[in-house]
Amino acid sequence: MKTEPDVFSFGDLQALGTQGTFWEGVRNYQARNFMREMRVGDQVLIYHSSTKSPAIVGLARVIQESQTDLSQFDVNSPYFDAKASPEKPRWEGVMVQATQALKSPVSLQDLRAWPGIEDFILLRKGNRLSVMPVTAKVLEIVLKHAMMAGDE
DNA sequence: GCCAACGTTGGC
DNA sequence: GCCAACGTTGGC
Repeated sequence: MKTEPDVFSFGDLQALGTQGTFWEGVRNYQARNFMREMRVGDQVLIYHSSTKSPAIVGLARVIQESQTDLSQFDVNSPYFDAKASPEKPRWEGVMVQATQALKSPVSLQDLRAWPGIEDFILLRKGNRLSVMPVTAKVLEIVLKHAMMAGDE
């Protein structure tokens, strides 16, 4: 899951502790559909985008499955969607909780340099998905390079 | 700040 | 249903 650290960082998520947070504001159907497939307990990689060194910075966990994103109905929210209504909601989100920060963030540059993860959606040119699936293989490589493969 | 790539919108 | 125009994302 991507987030802009200026808006909401992994540190912000950590600060919320075990209560976690509702992952609001996803406004892309493909990303929404990926969230629908998430299950409680699923591991999540948190990626900082639109920053000086884009990188996977921490791990999180799904604590509640997909439900309606109420911010779509809130005219005061930056995520307000005039075409959505409580009768016909468009957007959803999951609840996530931080588990731990990576000892060393895995930068986009690092990711591009490693063999075996060329098919990672994150690395695709022009990729704009804010939520995407990660294969077990990619997860393993990322954790290994973050030097915490034994922590889970 | 630039710009390539993408998703969405809306006219036809 | 097509597709040009537009707005947004996000790396650089």
